[in-house]
Amino acid sequence: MAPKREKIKNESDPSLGFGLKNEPSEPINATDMEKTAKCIYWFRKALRLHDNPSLMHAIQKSQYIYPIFILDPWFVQKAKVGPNRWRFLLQSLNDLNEQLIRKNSRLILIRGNPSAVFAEKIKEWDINLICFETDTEPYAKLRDQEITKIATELNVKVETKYGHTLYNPDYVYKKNNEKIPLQYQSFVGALAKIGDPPKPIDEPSNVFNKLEIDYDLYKIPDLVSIGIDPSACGPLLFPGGETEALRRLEDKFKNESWICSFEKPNTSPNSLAPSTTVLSPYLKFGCLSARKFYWRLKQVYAKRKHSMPPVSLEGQLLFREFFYYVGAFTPNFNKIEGNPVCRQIKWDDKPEYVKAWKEARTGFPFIDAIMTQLRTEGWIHHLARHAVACFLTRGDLYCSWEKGQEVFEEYLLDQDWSLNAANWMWLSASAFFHQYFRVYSPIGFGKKTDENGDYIRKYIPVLKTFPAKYIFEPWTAPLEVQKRHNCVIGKDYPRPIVDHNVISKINISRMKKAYEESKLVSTDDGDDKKSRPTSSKSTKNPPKSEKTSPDTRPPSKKSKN
DNA sequence: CCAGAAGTTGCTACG
DNA sequence: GCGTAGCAACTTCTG
Repeated sequence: MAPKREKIKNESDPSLGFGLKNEPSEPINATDMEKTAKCIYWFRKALRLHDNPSLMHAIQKSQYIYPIFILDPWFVQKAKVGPNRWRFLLQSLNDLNEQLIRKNSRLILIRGNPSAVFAEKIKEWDINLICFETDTEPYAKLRDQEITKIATELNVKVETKYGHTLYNPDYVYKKNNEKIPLQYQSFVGALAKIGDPPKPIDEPSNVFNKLEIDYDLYKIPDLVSIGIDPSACGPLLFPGGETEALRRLEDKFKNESWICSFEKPNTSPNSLAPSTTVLSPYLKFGCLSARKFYWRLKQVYAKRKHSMPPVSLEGQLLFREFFYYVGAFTPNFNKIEGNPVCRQIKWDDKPEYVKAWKEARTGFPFIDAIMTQLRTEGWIHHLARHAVACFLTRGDLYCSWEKGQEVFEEYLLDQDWSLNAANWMWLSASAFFHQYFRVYSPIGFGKKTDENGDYIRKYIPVLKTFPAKYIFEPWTAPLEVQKRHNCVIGKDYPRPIVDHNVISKINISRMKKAYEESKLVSTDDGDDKKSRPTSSKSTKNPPKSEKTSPDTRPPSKKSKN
């Protein structure tokens, strides 16, 4: 059963192809490819068969393919991954295994440190080729360098393809004269000059040659065996896996007028059912190819009038692209210190604030409802992320965005290194966005799309019967109303942690000061003009105004809406 | 180099 | 109910 040759379809513009400049760049040409290799194909992201260039490459070069996924015990113990995302990952792996079984293959799940795994398996399986998809995240780059070194020492080739984003970031970097725009529009403009991203390729049509291995040794674990209590998971709203990803994609595309009229700012952060696609977790793990989504959109756009970036669905994919791009070329992108695009702001260190925010005890029902949905379900609307991120940082609590980033990292199904960091910098007005005086109201913002507070009722049951008039600011309800609805503020539900109307004004002036100070540092710096908002040195000279501790006491009853 | 425009989606008061 | 001005005024990018 010799596998049939694969041919890459739709590779219209070779210059846009999947090849990287540091690897064999000849276009894939199946006719003169000798399929002699014994290859480990290493799944990390891209947990899919469709539009998987690096997997396709492996297939074209190899006689035998060992499709592996490595579960690093260190990662299992140390990583900030909540139960819901573990469940999503394991489901995705199980689905991937099902897809491979269709191809006469199976997923080989190995528990161990990647270096040790490769050192062992290269010899055990007599491997002479390793293929995987490139990854732009710093920890992944280091890991992959190490594996490449080990492989090279053992005379094993390593061949990779990009595949996680629409465009190859290295290619865009070169075409854009190594410039890294910090505004969405200029990035989109740069892409427009480059042209369309590659079209997706089909899943492999052949079946894999049978391996002589004992699959019982390489089973996908369940939650319990990696130390996760399944009862800690929330309701299963978004099952993991490629099958579900493609089903969900097509389900959304059934309503073409919805697809074409999509405008992100007009979707609701607090509807009871998601008002957006919720394809983000599938994009994050690569269960869904971004190019597949993109070209599916283009197909529908071609037929009718449609919304445009930045608000359209295409615009959302381009934001993902933008943040991946900046993240790939910016040192310390997920940190304040040493991050050249991040404004150096001295946030307050108030662990009790961060804790209250994380545990949905801020006393603002809209904020607490969002944080509850986040913790229990693993997904919240983008604008809901705006509201709680602004609240934690520049709007109300003036805590570091790094703390919020950690919490999102733990809870979000779609937690994505570049996107999480970029969005936190955006919302805290540390990068990309600078109009710090535009502050979301933790009371008013949610009212616009949920007048009755049904979202709050769902996620904060203690307020279930509270009158709509008071539900966004229950501390303003007369005591007898609170009693009648069995929710006395300060007893059954917390008092608000700050007086938003007071603190938000104080924080705007603190932000103004922080901006002025970071401006000073960068002009000091002489020729360091490239790294705009300051260097990390600014931590050295804390301004004396630093500890002006603003009044953060809870408001009295007269706070208005 | 400089001026002006634009920037994914704020809030409140007011007509 | 909706559009708009005022709020105080930021940075990046373009021409």
